[in-house]
Amino acid sequence: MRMSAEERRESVVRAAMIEFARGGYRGTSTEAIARRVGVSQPYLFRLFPGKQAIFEAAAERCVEETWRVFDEASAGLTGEAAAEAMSGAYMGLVEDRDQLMMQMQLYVSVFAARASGEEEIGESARRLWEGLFERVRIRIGGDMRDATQFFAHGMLINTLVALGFPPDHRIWNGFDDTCDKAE
Amino acid sequence: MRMSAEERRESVVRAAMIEFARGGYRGTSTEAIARRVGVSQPYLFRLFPGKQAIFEAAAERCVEETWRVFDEASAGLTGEAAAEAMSGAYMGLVEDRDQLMMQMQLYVSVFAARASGEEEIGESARRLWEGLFERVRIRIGGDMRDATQFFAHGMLINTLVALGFPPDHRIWNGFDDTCDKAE
DNA sequence: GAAGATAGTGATTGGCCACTAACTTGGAAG
DNA sequence: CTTCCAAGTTAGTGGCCAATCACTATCTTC
Repeated sequence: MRMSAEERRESVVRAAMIEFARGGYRGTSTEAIARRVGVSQPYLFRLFPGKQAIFEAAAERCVEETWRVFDEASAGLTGEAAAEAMSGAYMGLVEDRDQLMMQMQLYVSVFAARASGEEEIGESARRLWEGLFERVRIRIGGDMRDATQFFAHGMLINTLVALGFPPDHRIWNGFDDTCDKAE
Repeated sequence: MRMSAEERRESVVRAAMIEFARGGYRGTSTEAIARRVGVSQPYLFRLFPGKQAIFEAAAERCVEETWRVFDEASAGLTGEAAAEAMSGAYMGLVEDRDQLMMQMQLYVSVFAARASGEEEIGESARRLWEGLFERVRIRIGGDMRDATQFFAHGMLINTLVALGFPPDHRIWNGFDDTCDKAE
């Protein structure tokens, strides 16, 4: 039950990823996060300075986690083979949709923050994203257009998952062999 | 000043698109929408049964509007030419980011609704999306993979706009000639 | 086993917000 | 000019939620 503050923070971040993924920043109460952690709501404010800080930690973790998935899937591979391995790994994430949705929540939250004047949070999010993009780009061979293509398909997958298209729906057919340029 | 209920509803929908785009569903108060319309907040509830209904109207309008942009841009064209025309038109939307962001807000809101048990809203959103997808697919020649590609790039554009990458950032370079398959 | 530190809780509060009810204003038709 | 309806407002309510404060429990160290 009782654990160190660092361990608690860790479980808060994990719980926050799930709750924020489903409810968004405004739609998630700190109460809900605390309940998932199994701890009282006020205690969250001992571990983090505020709700915003919890969200930021979850967002950063989400991007790290995504790279970890890509990295493991494509270990030792390069170019086309790496791209295919990572695509497959990303499709696997469709199962636990929370990871994908946390990404989208990050994007719209950044926009909301920017719309109300807070630009610093946008800068750090762009750094995170660009870092992921660059690592992927290098891994698949360095071509800018290939990397763009890769991320574009990822973003479409996020959207289809958000809308809840079932895996056997015809809308998913367009992904078949989409990485093959040779006919 | 004074106008018919129907005209008012119209201006509410337009104001709602902007406000929801920037704040999301939970992050937008009916107060903010009313202020933008130039009308008292309680009056919104005469024009619409509730906040949810306003959001749905704005979401539907957003998808219609997107097709209108595509349709006008590609009038009389087909295949590759139509795809290029529509891509260009979509890039034009990057300027008034509200349209793009309203789309993303729709996606995450649908997911949130589904996560809390309301599936009907997901069904109608999927119908809207699929309708748009199909119309675009037909217009660019009917190929499923081309349509997937087209929408994938659209979703990536949405993301980059949300994160606020400036138009001259190198991250946008990957879009150059991305529609050309012939080298 | 006392003392200090660290993990954690219960009660509360002030502010915001969706929504309601009751009332007022404008304008068109007879 | 008056009557009547649709357009619109002011005032209010109940619920939710982030954050605070004062407190308790448990571990560690000597």
